[in-house]
Amino acid sequence: MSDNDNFFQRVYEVSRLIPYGRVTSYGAIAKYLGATKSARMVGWAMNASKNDDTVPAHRVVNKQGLLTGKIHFQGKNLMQQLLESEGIEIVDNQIQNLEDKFWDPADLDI
DNA sequence: CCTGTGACATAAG
DNA sequence: CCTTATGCCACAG
Repeated sequence: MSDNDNFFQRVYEVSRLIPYGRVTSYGAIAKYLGATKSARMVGWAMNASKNDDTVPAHRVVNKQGLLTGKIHFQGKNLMQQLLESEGIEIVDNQIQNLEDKFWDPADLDI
């Protein structure tokens, strides 16, 4: 924990802003933070977010709408269940109608 | 300071 | 559709 954990905090803040029934991508968050090429850091932050219950990591997926991070959740398909409970359709670990469910930090006004 | 690693993204075969 | 490879950057040891 450094005083400069700003990056992680940023990721957490943005993640908390994700509306119910919506999802976003690591790249989108990274871009919003000004680190488009650091999408991996977002994933890393998410990994650390497991300590923060306030961060809905299940709403963060890769750009393909694929639940690549589900393997980090406890249950076999816990992430999918959480998303489905929010009205998001998932088939083969992939979000359906992604464009309809996708949310970008820049669309805060939506 | 150097190395390994990672829940990504993109390209190539 | 699959696997590999590269870039990218922050953090941990």
